[in-house]
Amino acid sequence: MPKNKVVSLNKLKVACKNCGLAKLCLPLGLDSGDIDQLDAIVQRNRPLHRGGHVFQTGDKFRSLYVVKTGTIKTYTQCPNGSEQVVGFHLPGEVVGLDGIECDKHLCSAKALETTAVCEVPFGRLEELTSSIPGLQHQLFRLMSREITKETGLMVLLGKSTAEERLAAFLLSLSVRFHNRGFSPVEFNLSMSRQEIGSYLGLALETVSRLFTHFQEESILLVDRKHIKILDMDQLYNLLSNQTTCLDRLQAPN
Amino acid sequence: MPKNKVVSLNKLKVACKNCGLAKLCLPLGLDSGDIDQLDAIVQRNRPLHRGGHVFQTGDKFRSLYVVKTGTIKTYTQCPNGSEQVVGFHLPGEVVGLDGIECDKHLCSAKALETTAVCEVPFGRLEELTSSIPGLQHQLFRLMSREITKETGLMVLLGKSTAEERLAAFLLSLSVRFHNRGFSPVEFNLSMSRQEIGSYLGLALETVSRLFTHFQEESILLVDRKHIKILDMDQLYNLLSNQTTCLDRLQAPN
DNA sequence: CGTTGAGTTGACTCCTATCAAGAAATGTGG
DNA sequence: CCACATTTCTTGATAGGAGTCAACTCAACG
Repeated sequence: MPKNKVVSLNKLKVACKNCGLAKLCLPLGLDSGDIDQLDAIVQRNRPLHRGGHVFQTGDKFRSLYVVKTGTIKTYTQCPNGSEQVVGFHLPGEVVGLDGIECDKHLCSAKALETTAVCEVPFGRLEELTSSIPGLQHQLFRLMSREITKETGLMVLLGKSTAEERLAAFLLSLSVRFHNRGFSPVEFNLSMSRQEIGSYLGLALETVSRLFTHFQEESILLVDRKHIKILDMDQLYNLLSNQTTCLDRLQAPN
Repeated sequence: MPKNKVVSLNKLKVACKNCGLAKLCLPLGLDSGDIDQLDAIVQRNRPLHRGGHVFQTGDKFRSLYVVKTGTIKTYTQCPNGSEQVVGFHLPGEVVGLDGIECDKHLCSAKALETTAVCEVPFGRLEELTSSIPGLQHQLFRLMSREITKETGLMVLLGKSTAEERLAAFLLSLSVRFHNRGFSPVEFNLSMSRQEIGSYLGLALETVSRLFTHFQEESILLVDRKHIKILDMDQLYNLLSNQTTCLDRLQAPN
């Protein structure tokens, strides 16, 4: 039994490495057979280069995608041609949930850098729920989590200043990097000021000004896309009035 | 067979009346047995008065709730004591999806007027997915729809003017009332200017000014909480740059 | 009929978008 | 490898939209 458990855990690790989805099932005590089943339906496509699309608005919905390495941004095209960023997705995070409803994708997803994703055919995933107990519930949880995150962002966009928005954004990235085993205080932004602004409902100039402002206050060290958080406490304090949405934005996938 | 179908449809209508959830399953061609199963788990509580809570932040998550009549607002409490409205829920709409993730509710839900809700114990609903084919998928769709709606609101809050926000809000209400068989051009707001403002990220004074402004432009007729839309086209035109989020906010349930 | 809460309206201020110009980095082709 | 083009970022000046503060009106209710 203990030996079996070890095998199972190793398999889990492998599966987690290949596809963040399996991680969902960790708290369930999946046995190795379950992992194998999950593993069997996951498709490993070759990495996308910067700018490559995972899917585009209007594409038929077939699969969810789990980011393995790199970053995906999701966005919609506005009638006037400009694009609106609706999300940034780091390793371990899932993209494509909005496609389930109408059986087609309602936003586009493109790589911000060289990025590897796992493709999980949704139909097969739905079938697996009958043979893997608890999987269904984990999927519901995953989607509930997505709703929570979006609610948090809504609140942030509705009633926060530019400063609070950028602070929340940086803290969210920090926590998410930390959860994946990267440094929570030092990381590279894979998105432009423009994209950050679009996501946070700010002009790119405002984002730029805030970065320099945070640097002047010794909260950050900014070198173009490289960010080092010098004073995490101050960053948190900026959000003292916004803890509600902060919690929502930060909880692990 | 045709006779059976009639029975089934009647049952469906009854079920729909009792609980909007069954409506989810309409496109699936549920048979009457399925409806009975769904019906059996639904609890009908007595109506809430204005101000009564369906659930509160931190409550253990047990059930989803479907609004039968009336209006529910969901909101979170900010650290400084003020509340932030995160949603208004009309008849047929589902409340409580954000509770699945952590097994407890992350927001509070209270009645804005005398309101009847159906309680659907989530555990039992999850069990039913094994005996009602397609139910699982409908639940995924429901949650996906919720994500889509929130994304739409995010975009609206991120990059729209106060005028556009209120126009989108009114059009969203209009469509949702229409879908439930009410007039799309004349209705009563069950929420205060304050609550509308909180939801849209605006000061209550701004909301008030916009109502008078819309009235001056002969777009609306406003008498306190009673709204009559005089010029639907103009209202749409205000959102010509925001059609993306408009679509997302409007689609049925 | 006074009290209370909601809504309206005005005056003022401030935050952030916009416009504009320049600097830095990145990429390209000769 | 260098000159040029292009994109991204930074910084400044300006203007406008919406928040805030405050006073007033109106409706509801005991």
